[in-house]
Amino acid sequence: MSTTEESPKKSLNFIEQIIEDDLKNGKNQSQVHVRFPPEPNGYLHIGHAKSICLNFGLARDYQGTCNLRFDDTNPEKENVEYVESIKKDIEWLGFKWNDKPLFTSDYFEQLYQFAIQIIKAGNAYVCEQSAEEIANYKGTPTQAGKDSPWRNRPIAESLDLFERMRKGEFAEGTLSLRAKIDMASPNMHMRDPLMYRIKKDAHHRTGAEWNIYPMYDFAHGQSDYIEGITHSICTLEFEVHRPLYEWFLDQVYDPSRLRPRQIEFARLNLSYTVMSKRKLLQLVQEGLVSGWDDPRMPTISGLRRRGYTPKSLHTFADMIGVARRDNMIDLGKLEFAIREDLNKTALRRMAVLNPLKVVITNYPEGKAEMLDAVNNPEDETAGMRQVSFGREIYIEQDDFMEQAPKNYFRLTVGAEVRLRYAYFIRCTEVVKNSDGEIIELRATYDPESKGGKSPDGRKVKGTIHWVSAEHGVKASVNLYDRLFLTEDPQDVEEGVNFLDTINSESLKVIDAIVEPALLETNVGDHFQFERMGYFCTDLDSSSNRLIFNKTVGLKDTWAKVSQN
RNA sequence: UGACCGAUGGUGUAAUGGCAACACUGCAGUUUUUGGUACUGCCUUUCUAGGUUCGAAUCCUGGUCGGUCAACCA
Repeated sequence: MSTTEESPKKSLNFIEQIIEDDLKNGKNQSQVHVRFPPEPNGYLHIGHAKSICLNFGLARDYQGTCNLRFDDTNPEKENVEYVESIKKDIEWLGFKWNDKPLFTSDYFEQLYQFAIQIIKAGNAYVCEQSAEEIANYKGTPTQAGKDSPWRNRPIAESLDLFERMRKGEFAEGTLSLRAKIDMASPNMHMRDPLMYRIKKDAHHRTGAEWNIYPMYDFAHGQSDYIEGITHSICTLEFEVHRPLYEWFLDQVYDPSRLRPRQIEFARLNLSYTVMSKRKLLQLVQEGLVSGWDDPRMPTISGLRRRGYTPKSLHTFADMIGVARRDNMIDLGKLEFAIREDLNKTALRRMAVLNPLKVVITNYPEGKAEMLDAVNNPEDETAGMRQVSFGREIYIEQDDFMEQAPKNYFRLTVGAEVRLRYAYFIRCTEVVKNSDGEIIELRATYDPESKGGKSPDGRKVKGTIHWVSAEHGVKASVNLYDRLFLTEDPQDVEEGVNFLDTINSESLKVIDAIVEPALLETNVGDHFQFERMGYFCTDLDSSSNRLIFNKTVGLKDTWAKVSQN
């Protein structure tokens, strides 16, 4: 027998390598249990999509499970609208979380008991310093901090105060529970970090039940532990938190249980946009965009409304990979991913975005006919449709030039061009208004060229799209461009706000004329408007008023050539 | 000037001590009733200086550059 053919071993990213090592070594009973832990204080963006594809993908590939856990420890900023949008976006991406959605707030009592256990062990204390005092005592990255005067108070006293904090006996900002670690640690996060603070805001799930809320570092790791998470994957900025993650775990760890491990990867940066929730919130609140789902937003809901598909986002996530190096992904990669998907699936339609009327003078007045058109040349099963043709049609303004260079294949005076799926026409006359602007074209057609072929076999290089003036339907089309002018809006000079680099022309609303077949469309449908780009039916579209959003243009070689 | 992390074409990501490769972009061409798609070819790569080794992108040391960390946010 021949040797077994070597299966081309797929290269693993560094997280998959860690997992496969753990599996091989039988660590954590060879289980893979991950989680996606959003804070419900904003809408998910494409950076989250990367993380979602990573975590849920790992669970799928290693027969594990992935929890959805809302990290809801800050009632001031969190709400149910965000919870619902997050669930919707994850489902839309095609992933299923393990069991039901989980919440850190479900563990508040357990977390409180852990805290008591740590106080009793002498490793946490109630501190009476103000926020300002704590900051002053904390030192700087290059300077050690100083111990809080409350650091060595009796355990019983801390226990009593902590209980009374919970009961609501103290005002916000007066007391806090702190881990007793090392005020001189070179790692700022180890300088007696806060575990609990007093907060009287109503929580979106627990209401007024709690007057104290756990801080991220304490809550997150312990929640991982409670849920039996094995690999706790987060972004690079949490790297310096890892020693603290381990320290808290050590306080409560029972060796008979699974022990989670934090692994950090580089977050996604996309050119010409911003990815921080704070900045995205600002765009929404200041009305610079129409909302979280504005098609110019890098949010999952914005991309969905723009016309991106779940598949394209998966493709994109696969393309960009996972590593520990800071990155700036070219927006073009995202656009490639959606074109690749839509090229195979989107029905072709004809739409004229900037209409120019053409009268075909030798076509009988009052006559109309139906012509066959292919719905999708990439997919035979998509079938055919019929389009109405008549004596007066609209073509794209860019498809006519009075003084054309010789490599211009479109319509010009005296030259012949093919109307897609219709006839060859030859321009005979240009009609202008008193300002010298072209307002209409006259042309003749070749009746023998029906369908776009001529019996004499003569070659016509250019093919342009068109819509019958009599049958065409009006539609509103939103043309989108990048939201920011600079590649990295976060990286601006001092004194310049990221909002100063916003692209004032990121949205153009135009009136287009589209073929009647587009009347039968539902919200979210994807089309290729031939030669123009991919478009989708907007949320606000109706049969009375069609609205299409431009997802992305087709690759346009001519645009590049004609630049020079 | 502290600790930690990182550095491979224009952009990303592989190569796990043994021929630096894949995708995107760009350029050139073939096909084409979308100047689309598809296909072909090309351009372009290991931050730096030492060391270990028969052999280094990979291991070690120094340097350089970049990132993160001083919220009662996550």
